[in-house]
Amino acid sequence: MIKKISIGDIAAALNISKSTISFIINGKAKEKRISLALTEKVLQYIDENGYKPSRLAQSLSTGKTMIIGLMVEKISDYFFAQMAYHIEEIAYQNGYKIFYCSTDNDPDKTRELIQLFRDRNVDGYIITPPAGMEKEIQSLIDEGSPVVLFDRYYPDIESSYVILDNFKASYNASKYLAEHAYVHIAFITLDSNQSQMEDRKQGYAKAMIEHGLEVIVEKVPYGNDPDQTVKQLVRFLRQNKRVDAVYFATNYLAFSGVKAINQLGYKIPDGMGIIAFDDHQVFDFYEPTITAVAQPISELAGQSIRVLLSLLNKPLEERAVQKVIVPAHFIIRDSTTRLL
Amino acid sequence: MIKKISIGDIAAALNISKSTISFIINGKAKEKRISLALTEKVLQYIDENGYKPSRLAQSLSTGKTMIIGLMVEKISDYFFAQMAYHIEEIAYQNGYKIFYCSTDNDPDKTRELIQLFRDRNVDGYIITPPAGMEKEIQSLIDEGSPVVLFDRYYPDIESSYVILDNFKASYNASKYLAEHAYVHIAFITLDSNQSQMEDRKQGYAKAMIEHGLEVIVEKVPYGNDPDQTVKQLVRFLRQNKRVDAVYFATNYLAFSGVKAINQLGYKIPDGMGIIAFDDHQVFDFYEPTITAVAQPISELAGQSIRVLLSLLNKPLEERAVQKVIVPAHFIIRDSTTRLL
DNA sequence: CTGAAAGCGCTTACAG
DNA sequence: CTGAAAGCGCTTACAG
Repeated sequence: MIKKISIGDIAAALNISKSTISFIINGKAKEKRISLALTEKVLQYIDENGYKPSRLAQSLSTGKTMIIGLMVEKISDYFFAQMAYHIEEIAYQNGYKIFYCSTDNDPDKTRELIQLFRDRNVDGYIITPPAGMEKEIQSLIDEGSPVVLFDRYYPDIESSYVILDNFKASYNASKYLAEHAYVHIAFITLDSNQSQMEDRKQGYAKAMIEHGLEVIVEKVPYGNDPDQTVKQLVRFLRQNKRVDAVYFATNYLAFSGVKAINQLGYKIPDGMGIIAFDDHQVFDFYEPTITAVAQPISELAGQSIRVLLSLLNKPLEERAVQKVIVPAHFIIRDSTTRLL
Repeated sequence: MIKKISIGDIAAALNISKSTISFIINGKAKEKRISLALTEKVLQYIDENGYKPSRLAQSLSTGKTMIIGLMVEKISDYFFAQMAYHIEEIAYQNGYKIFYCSTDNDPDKTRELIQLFRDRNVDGYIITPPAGMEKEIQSLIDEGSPVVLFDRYYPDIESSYVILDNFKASYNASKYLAEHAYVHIAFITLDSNQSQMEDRKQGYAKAMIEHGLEVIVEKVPYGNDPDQTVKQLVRFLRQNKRVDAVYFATNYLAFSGVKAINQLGYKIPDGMGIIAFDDHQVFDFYEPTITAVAQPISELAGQSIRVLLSLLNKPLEERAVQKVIVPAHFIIRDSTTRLL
């Protein structure tokens, strides 16, 4: 067990004060007009003895931890994992470390996690909030913590956020189906009133109405077992035989949906057109490949962390709310080309 | 900005000493023989004023952060994400918080991350180490930090670890192919000498030799672009037309492999048998479903954190190295039933 | 140019 | 039964 060396040890060894060392470590040697000779000497000592200042003590003293709390819905989702990856990279470049966790869209768990981050004194938050966390988010903001909402937001709260243009992306995807010979287009979504899901539905509905097509929406319970979802969708498609295209609001709904379609023996894309929201590597792997709405992850991530950093760098009174809406990419593959 | 209340504020308000409050908070009221009346009064005050002790100050004082550093290869992989989930749960129950990060199997990144965790004073480590990190792991152990290696280990280091019985699992899977009418069985693996990959190869080789079959191994560079992998495997299968079954050492190799097989027009399972190591939801989604070796994630996770907790709870001199080897599950699906 | 001292918010051995 | 005091390892206003 190697005893870690502290600033006091250096002070004793070099026979100078802790203040001087602290200034040198923090690059304030010039500002404090410390002689070059002393500066060099201290730096060399530090280097030779492998001194690392204690973060803990620094944080206690400065009130800053240089830690950002990142709360996503599910860190194992490709989308969120990539987000975390990109956010982390930029955070590091700015001297911040990221702590991440998954809310699983569970309000209780989220509350606990927020408390946990608070306890750990994170300097700022990037959060994909479950529905109904308005109060907690508001109180975070009220405490003076910089907060950036991500992927979804609360219309009733004045907070910064970075989201995808879900409405437009969804509208475009739905329109594409309508313009490619599909005439009974169903929208399969989650039973959730989160903003991003609502926007996707509205986009779909608008496209249907514009093309004089029927609006057919089927809702699957959130957190459903995939097998249950397959069953529900088989039932749905059996009861709605006229449906000739299905647009899924999430990628995992599409997984279950494709299974259901296969069970019923419909052929993609001819018997049934398919689009999924939120691209996934498997869509390119499956046969036929599946058309999808892709989220520009690195841009979403970059915007989120940059907004947070700008809040972090400003005193409370200068912080302005920033709202960023990023457009999606539409990737056309084989699941939407109907042979006429 | 709400000013947080400190133990000193309570002491002043209640006109008692900080020590007394500290003892009460830490459940040592009885032990320190503090009157029930005072205890109640303090607890009530804390409750009413929402006091939370500063973790930072506690850590600085005790030298413990109650944080476990979890370093996995890639947190977005289903396997590692699930691991993290289970580990976190048990850690929480024991008062520990988890910080996780991904090594991406990159030695330089791993070195940085270890340094980061050290800087943040984590109390213990669970690590899936990239190849060649022996020195860093050893120095962690030498410093007196509890360390549990996971998923793979270093034969030359005396450290605790929890791993899958890769050899046996791989042997069984290979044997299954050999016993189900496949006669030219190729093993597709990564160009990596990590222990788990090595064990999988040895298990395969043993089964082949026992059945008098040819050992055919193809290595794909680690971190290869999937499209590149597909090309390599198409080339490999073209040059090895006799191959009638392929056993993939990881699930993502199987993704590329199936694409290659499809491109060549072979039919699974009749023209080509398939097994993948490390189960994936997609294997059950694909048609035909794909036989796989599944890792019992919750058991692996449970063992890892339990071993770490037992180290954490013991003084340095009482810590014994613990080595745990967990058996795999073999899931037979449709990709391995050859019609004769 | 450099240092002594107070303070961040806890814990804990010691004293009574 | 309870408190005064030192200490964890830093930072920073103040003094000279």
